[in-house]
This record gives sequence, structure tokens and C-alpha cells, in this order.
Amino acid sequence: MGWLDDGCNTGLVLGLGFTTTSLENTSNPADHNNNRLMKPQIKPLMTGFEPSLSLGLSSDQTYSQKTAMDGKRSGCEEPVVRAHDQLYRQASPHSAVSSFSSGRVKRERDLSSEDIEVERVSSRVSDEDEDGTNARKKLRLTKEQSALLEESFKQHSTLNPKQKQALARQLNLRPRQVEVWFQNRRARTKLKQTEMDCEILKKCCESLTDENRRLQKELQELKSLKMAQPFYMHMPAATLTMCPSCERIGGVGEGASKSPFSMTTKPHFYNSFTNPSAAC
DNA sequence: CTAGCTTCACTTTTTACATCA
DNA sequence: TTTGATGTAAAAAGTGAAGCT
Repeated sequence: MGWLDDGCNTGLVLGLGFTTTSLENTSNPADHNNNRLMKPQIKPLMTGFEPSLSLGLSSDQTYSQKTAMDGKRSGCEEPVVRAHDQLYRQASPHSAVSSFSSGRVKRERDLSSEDIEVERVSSRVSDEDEDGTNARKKLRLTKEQSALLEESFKQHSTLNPKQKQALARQLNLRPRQVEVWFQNRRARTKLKQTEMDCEILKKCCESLTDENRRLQKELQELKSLKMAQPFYMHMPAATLTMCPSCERIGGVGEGASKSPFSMTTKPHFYNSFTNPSAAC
């Protein structure tokens, strides 16, 4: 980051520091599985920012496109269901066939006995489609199902097995489907949060850049002032002190505060680590 | 140490919708 | 105006790894 350099070679360093905590913890504090959300791989955005953090501008476009699309879609909360989709849902109310074919072996291995039992009960269609093929079909959740899942997600971002079972029964879905929905929902939440964090960081970056420019300019002005005043040149550096109370530069001895060279404005000895408000 | 379970990150597949010729 | 092809975003689901008990 070039704008962090001390371009004047004055020995003065303008530092940039940034620490923050999670802006929004979407998980429920009471959730028994909350600690899992703090795994190392997701920590960076949850716990702090490294000074060397770089921002990718490409995400800007992605973000705007996504939000545009979101807006577009949120405008019609329930997308128009096409005729064939309607038919599919109506003719096959147990449309939760999903991808039973390809992943079946593994999933049956992974399923708990309870899940398998529910699977048998609520497996709402056979593995084969109406046309007899074994093509993978995917469920589109109904508006009601999505609403209930969302409601449940607001209460718990993760589900324990009992909650999962109950919700699956309530929605007439397989527990695996509920599990997948929550998994994807968590991922989307995190992605959204990441995009928001990215936007905030970009704004902070811009603000810090401006601040840096301003300070550099101020530094230049001070240097030229220094050059124009031989009095300072002849003064030993050690005799220039900053009065802690009036924050004026003075020399040794009384009357120093009355120096014609006293600072009339507060100097910007600003530490971004302790004064982040200047940036954000 | 191992097994079982859960979650996550990453990926693939399917669906819905917009646009254009 | 209608229709089919195509592109794209979102959602559902698959897979493997890692952490925990």
C-alpha cells in the first residue's frame, strides 16, 4: 500500500491499524453448537483484520450484481411457478425425491438409524421418475416450507438432532433436506456478511487514504514552515517540546508558550490504532 | 488410537428467470 | 406478439476434510 509510505522521508511514520469485532453474529448465543462457528477458517472476518489486508475490487461488481438480482427477486417473493413445475408439484406432492440416486450409498451409510426410519416414512417418491429414468431431481421448497425454515433459522442457526427431526416431520421433508437447507442457509448468511464486511473495509480504506493524503499535506506544510523559520533551525531538537496541557510547541524557559511559532491548532499526532474514528 | 457424528468449504446440478433473435 | 435458445443467479444437494466426544 503505497499510501502508507512516508513519502517525505522524515522519519515520521503514519501507521494504519484496524481491529474490529464481528459486526453481526447471526448465530444464536444459546445455540449449543455456536462454538463451531468460530472455527479458524472463518475467524478472519469474525475476530479482526490484519494490517496487510488487501481488498479485491472485483467483488464490487459481483456484489452489485447480486444485490441487484436480490432486489429483483425479492420484488416477487414467490417466483412465478412455471406450468411444468406446477404440474410436477401437484402431480407429485411428495416431490422431495432430490438426489437420491447418485449419493444414495454414501448417504445411507451416513444416516443414523433414526434418519433412515424417517427416510422410509417420508420418502415421498420412488427413486425413479415418472418416466422411469433415474435422473436426479431436485426439490424446490414451497413458500410455506421456506417460511417455516426461515423462522426456525432465526431461532437457531444450527439444529440438534431432535430439532431436525421435529422440523422435518413438520415440513414433511427428510431430515437430510432440513440439514442441507440449514447448511446452505448458514453459508449464504456468511457470504452476505462477508460482502458487507468487504464494503465496510472499502469505505474504511477510502477514508484512510483521504486522511493519509491530508496528513501528508500537513506534513509538507509544516516542513516548509520549518524551512522558512531559521529560528527553529538553530534550536536544538531536544529543546522543542510539546506542552501537554495547551498542546503548543515551545522551547525551554518561560515565555516559550508565547512564542510566535506556537501552534494555533491541535497537532494531528494521531494514532490510528487508538483513534480509528478518524478513519471510520 | 479409532469410530461416529456434525459442520464447513467447495463443488455440481437443477431450477427459475431475463434477454434476445 | 410469440417462441425457443442462451446466459445467469440462486437454491438444493454431493463430497471430503476437520474437529469434537
